Amino acid sequence: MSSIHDVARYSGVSTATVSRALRGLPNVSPRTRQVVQAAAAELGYVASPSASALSSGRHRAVALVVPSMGRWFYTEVVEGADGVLRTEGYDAFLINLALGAEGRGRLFSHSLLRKRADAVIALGIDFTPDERRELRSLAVPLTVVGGAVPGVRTVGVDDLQATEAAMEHLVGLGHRRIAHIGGENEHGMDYTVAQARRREWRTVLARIGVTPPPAWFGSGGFLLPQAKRAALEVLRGPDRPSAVFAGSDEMAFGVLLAARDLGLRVPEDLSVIGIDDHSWSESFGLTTVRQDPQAQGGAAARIVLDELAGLPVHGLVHHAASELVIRGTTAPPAA
Amino acid sequence: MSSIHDVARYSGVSTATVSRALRGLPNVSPRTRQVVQAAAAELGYVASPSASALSSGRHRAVALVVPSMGRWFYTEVVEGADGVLRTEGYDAFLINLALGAEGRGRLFSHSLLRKRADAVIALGIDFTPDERRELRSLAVPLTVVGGAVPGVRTVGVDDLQATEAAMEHLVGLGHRRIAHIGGENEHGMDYTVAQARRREWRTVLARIGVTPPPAWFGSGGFLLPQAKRAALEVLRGPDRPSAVFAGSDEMAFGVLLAARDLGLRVPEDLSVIGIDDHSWSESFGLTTVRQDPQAQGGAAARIVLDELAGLPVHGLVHHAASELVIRGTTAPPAA
DNA sequence: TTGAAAGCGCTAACAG
DNA sequence: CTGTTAGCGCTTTCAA
Repeated sequence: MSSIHDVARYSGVSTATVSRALRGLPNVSPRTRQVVQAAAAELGYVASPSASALSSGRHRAVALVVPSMGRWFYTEVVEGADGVLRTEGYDAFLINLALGAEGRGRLFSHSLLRKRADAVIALGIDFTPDERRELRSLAVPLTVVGGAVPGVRTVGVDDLQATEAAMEHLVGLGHRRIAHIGGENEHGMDYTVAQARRREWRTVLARIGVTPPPAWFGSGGFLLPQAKRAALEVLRGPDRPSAVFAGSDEMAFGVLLAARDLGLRVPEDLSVIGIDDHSWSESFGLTTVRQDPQAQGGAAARIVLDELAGLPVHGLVHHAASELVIRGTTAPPAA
Repeated sequence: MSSIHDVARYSGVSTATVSRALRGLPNVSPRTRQVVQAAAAELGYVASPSASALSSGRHRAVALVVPSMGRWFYTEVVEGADGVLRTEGYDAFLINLALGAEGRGRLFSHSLLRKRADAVIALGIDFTPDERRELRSLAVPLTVVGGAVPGVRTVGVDDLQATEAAMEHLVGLGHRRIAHIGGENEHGMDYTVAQARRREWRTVLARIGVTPPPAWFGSGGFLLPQAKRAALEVLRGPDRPSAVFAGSDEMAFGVLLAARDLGLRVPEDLSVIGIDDHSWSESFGLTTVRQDPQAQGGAAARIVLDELAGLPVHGLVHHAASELVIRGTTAPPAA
């Protein structure tokens, strides 16, 4: 494992020049740069990140903070962020909050965030005021994906708009009895997303003069099994809705399975719509509002990278696109 | 951001003593240790990983190499590995091969593996001989999860046994016309897993005197959409099987959706079994062979940690448990 | 355009 | 049990 000294010796220049040449800094003659690059390649030299970090204060690494790995949205965002980071020569650290190991409280004092990462990308997390203050004190660029957090840079779909698109589709088909399976008070989850979708569901319903009874809301916790259970209850209730708006595709799958178990035909007896356009949604034939979490992760990465480069970053809230995708789980209500 | 010097000054000892005290090394008086710990806590001191790495050669970080983030198995393994790593004070680096950014070829010369990680945990990857050689040359502990790779330490279920459990269940119910939806030649996938399951499917069938026609095999690539497509073909074929053995639960879901689309009742018209016990399988009512990838990830982490600690690690192949879970998608064939 | 030299913050002998 | 002394491998002024 050769060091910068080997390269310097091999190419007959100083270590300082090697450093400059390899990092593409100016004030290096083309000829010298070439010689140095050749030497580095020859010796298989790769700069030690630890040494660079120690002397420069830059780690070329960003921390990805995720509430858990089990949800499609998160893994997609991670993949998207990781992609552009790697392209820019940055490494991605994983910080998974799902594990009890490191309590959420101590997260922000963790060495990683303090001394191993130049920036942080946090997914769908609703920080407490304390945590936010701590983050700011780190003076580290931070961007949150999926879920607006006041005062923090954010990338994500406009939840109101996405929900409205879904609801309007249902309403446009003639539905009025629309239930909602949503997330709620998940620990580590950004429940503002769930809240926004739920609120907008009510709003659209109110617009057509409908006040949903409590039985039309089920807490699915953004997980399929839980959503299925909730849907089972909603659909077995006395006042069965003609359609269900699920807060995510994963929860919509749960609704679909619940309907199947109850012998309800979709979309004849029940319409179902979700939000996401999960990679399995097409196979399920699910009507949904598409978003692109991978692009969102990439956008977040680009933002923190820009900040690190000292480039000006425009707004605080970056809205990602969303788009209605009509498939087979929605239709006009039966008579 | 205080340094070791601040702590030393604050507690009236040398930096060497601070280092020893905080790392729990012997030869520090209890009293001194306490003073130092108090000082560190007071100052919010956390050792700089870069500096420690530079002087000790240890990074306290391990690289997690995954073919992609979109598959349940991988994310579970990552979560399991990350959990024990974090508990032991190690950080996890993510190296996602799904992204074109860094071609697979150059992966192993990447700085991460060379100069940022003390060990590598690779998921379901079938290394080429070249890659294996390179890895060994790094002199870094390596463990592969899910898919035996000759000459490399491995954690995973016994694919033959798991497949046999699934097939014997079907055969025990009276099925003889059993199709298989499996993975095949996925780039970056460990196709030895797919091959083992496919081979064993044939073996069990041969045992009961059945030679499956080519139309009874469909390539599902370990992905739901692809598996559904393959299943559609298999089930529409002239010689429709009475049961399908899917190489993973995700593929089994695809088979279930295909059956739904074709109007086939499960399990009356078609039995379906998978391997995994995916977190959604219970909701689908899927009969399957359970494995615990999170535990496997944890086991792999513990192994590399032991190796790093210089502890002896027993065998090369560590078989994880698997267990038949009977639910609602399997039944005796109709007449 | 290039080099010399002084660290970055920690660990690891080696003394004491 | 504790302190001193060298570095680890880079980056970065400051000179030349």
